[in-house]
This record gives sequence, structure tokens and C-alpha cells, in this order.
Amino acid sequence: MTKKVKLALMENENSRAITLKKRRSGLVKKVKEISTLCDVKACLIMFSPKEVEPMVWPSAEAARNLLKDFDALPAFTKKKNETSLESYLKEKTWKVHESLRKKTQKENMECMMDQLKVQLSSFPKLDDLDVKEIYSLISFSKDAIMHLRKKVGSVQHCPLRDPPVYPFEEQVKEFRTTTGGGHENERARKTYEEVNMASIGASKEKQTKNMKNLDINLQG
Amino acid sequence: MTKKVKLALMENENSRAITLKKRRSGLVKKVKEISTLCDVKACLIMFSPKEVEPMVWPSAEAARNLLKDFDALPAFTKKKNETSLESYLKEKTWKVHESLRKKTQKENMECMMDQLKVQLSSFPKLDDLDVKEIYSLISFSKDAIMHLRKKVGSVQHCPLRDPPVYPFEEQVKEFRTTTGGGHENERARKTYEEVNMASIGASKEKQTKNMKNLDINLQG
DNA sequence: CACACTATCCTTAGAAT
DNA sequence: CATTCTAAGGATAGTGT
Repeated sequence: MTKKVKLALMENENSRAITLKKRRSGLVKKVKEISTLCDVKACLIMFSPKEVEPMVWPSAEAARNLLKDFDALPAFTKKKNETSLESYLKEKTWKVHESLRKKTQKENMECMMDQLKVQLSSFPKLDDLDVKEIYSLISFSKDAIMHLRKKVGSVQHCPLRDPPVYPFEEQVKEFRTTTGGGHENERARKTYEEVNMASIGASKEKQTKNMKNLDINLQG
Repeated sequence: MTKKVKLALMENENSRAITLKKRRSGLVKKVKEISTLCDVKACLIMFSPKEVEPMVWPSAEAARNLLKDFDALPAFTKKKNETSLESYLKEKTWKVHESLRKKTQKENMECMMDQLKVQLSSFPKLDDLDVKEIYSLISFSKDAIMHLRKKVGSVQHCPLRDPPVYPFEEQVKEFRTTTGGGHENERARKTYEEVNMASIGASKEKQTKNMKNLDINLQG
């Protein structure tokens, strides 16, 4: 087979586009991996001048935050860690539409929820969804529900046990300690009478690696 | 040799640090490659909370510029003041479908999962999230798990009862009937063996309206 | 156009230095 | 720590469907 690609711009635009797609997915995968494996926050921004598909992983918001953190560092630290390739992107001019629109967290959330629903609407296409993603989703649900508990202000809840541990879980915990101050408590008093959520329990045992049984019980 | 690394936080901090270094260099290498091969502008930001080892490739300024470009793109979805939830969702559904032309379902799903995780990272901001959205999410999880059951091919599961009915639920059902087809595939086995999920069960009774107890149990 | 396949090349965990 | 080594696993260019 013909392998061994030269490290230069691929002349054939067709194969170039294909390579871009393939490698980009591989890159994102690797960024995910290093994030979970090594407990780091990372983001990847990638633009194609052909305007095929610009992307920011995991989100523009995350990228902004990371950049902000970086800017907050002492000058010498930045200098030490910046690459000498400062001019890498400078020479190429980049036309930009100045229609920056700040997205609020809520808007983002709602948008994603909507997309989730759309995904659900075309359910058969979920075949390729990784099991781990489901776990992440469940974990997210759990956290969201815990948050809601505080809003409802109820106190008779069973303790929420951790769902099966997956890389994302750890990362989220990390994020939360750094990002989330303690705003939850102040709003805890708010009552929510629309729903009577009384008990939400989740348990995790030793099977964090070989989760043999994942039992989700919705019962009343 | 000992290979096969779990996709989880590496417990051993020493090897974790080593892995971080190795993989990060490999990552940067790949970003360089894709940049030259495919003529794309890319940047990689990576922070390690523990060590003072922030990294921005190729430079913070490049990252800022790329981010600005991304923000200039048409926004995800605009929130509109809709009187009817139905039309609200339909509108968004249309827009989402428009934006999904190029992406596969899986890619999109993974992207949303990533963003969900990011949202979760700034947890306090979830205050405004509607309770119904949470229920939608739980419902989605349930459906996803049911779907996974089929992939796993197990038959010893308890029947899945419907989660608490909420407006959105009905709507989703509608979506599903209109869109849904139903084809399982062969990739199931691969995924199954990857994570060893043996049993997923859930049950529901008659309390679809007054959900006094919503019990989510993740046990092994 | 999105996938499936696969021979080949690349990355990397672990250990030794 | 930084290097080197090496087997094993992973990524992917080219191709076919």
C-alpha cells in the first residue's frame, strides 16, 4: 500500500479534505484521552480556510476560560511556555466577521438540551453511541438532580451515591472545585413545588472498572 | 509488555506525569502535522492544575484570534420568545437539522456530550435550568440505555417503565414515531466487550404524574 | 458522502540507562 | 529528570461499497 505521507501541504484537495476529517477526529480523541488520563484541561481549536468545518473542542466557552487562565499567569511563566512559533499564524490573514455574540450559560444549556432531544427523536441513529457517553450522561443527570434538590429545599433525600466512575466524572469534580464557588447554598432555600422529587439515589460499588450491572430504576 | 491503558485517571501520579509529557508532545506533533498537511489553522491549549505547566500552541495570541473567529460564526441557536413550547422546539429542531448536515449522528452526539460536560463544569450556572429539562435528560438516558440493551443482546432485564411524564416527553414520543425506523447493527459486540456492560434494568409503576420517588440506582 | 477494511506507519507504556 | 529501547496498541492513507 502507498503510505508514508510527506510532511507538506497535500496537493490533492480531495484527499486533503478526507485526511483533515480523519485526523481531526483522531486528534479530538487524543485530546479527550489525555484530558481524562492525566487530569488536564485542554481544548483544541481548528479552522480550515476553505471553511469546511471550524471546530472548537470541547467548547468555545472552555477555550475562553483556558485562555483567560493563561493570561492570568505571570508574564515569565507565559513566556516560558509559549512556543517560538508565534508567527505561525500571524502571516496568514484571516477574515473575520465581527458579529460576536456572547452566549450565556443558560442559552448554551438549552441549546444542547434541544439537540439532545433532536438526537432522541432520531433514536435509531444512536447505534454508535459509546456506552461511556451514556454513563457520562447519567452522571450528569445525577449532578443536575442533586442541584435541583437544593433548589427544592427538601432535606429528606437519600444520599446520592456516585455513579460508575468514568474519566469524565473525575474531570468534572476537578472543574467544579476550581470553578464553582459555593453559590449553591444561597439558592438552596428556593422551593420548587412544580415537581415533587423526593428521592434520588445512586450507588456505586467496586465495579468501577468492570461495570457488570448498571441498574437504573425509576419507581414510585 | 504491559500495554492496554484504561480510559480513566491514572492513579499513579508518577506515570501520569510521564504520560502527560509523552502524550502532550505527541499531540503537538499531530497538530503541527494536520496544520501543514491540510492547511488549517489550529491551536492547542492545555492546563495541568497541579503543575505550573500551562501550554498554548502555537501561541496565546493565535488562540485568541482563532477563538474570535469561532465566535464570529453563526450562533448555535437563538432563543426565541415562543408562546408554544411545541413551536419553540420545532423551530429549533429545524435549525439543528440544518446544522447537522455535515455531521454524523455520532459525531454530533459526542460533541454535545462534551459540551454537556463543560456545562456541568460550571455547575452553579445551572440554576436557571428548567426542571423539565432535567426530566428530559433522564428520559433520554433511559431511552439510550434501552437501546444499549438491544446492542448488548441481553434478555434478562426488568421491563423499563416510563419516567415521569412531562410535556417534553410527549413531544419526544411524537418525534420518535415520526422519525424512528429501527435498525440494530453489528458494532454492538465491539462496544459491549469494551466495557462489559452486562445488565441494565429499570422499572416503573403507575405513578407517572405524582412522582414522589424518583430513584435512580447505579449498582454493581 | 459516509463507512468498512487493512496494510503500513506511528505512538506510547514500561523498563532500563 | 532526560534518553533510549521495544513490543503492543493505535492511527490512518488508500481503497472499496
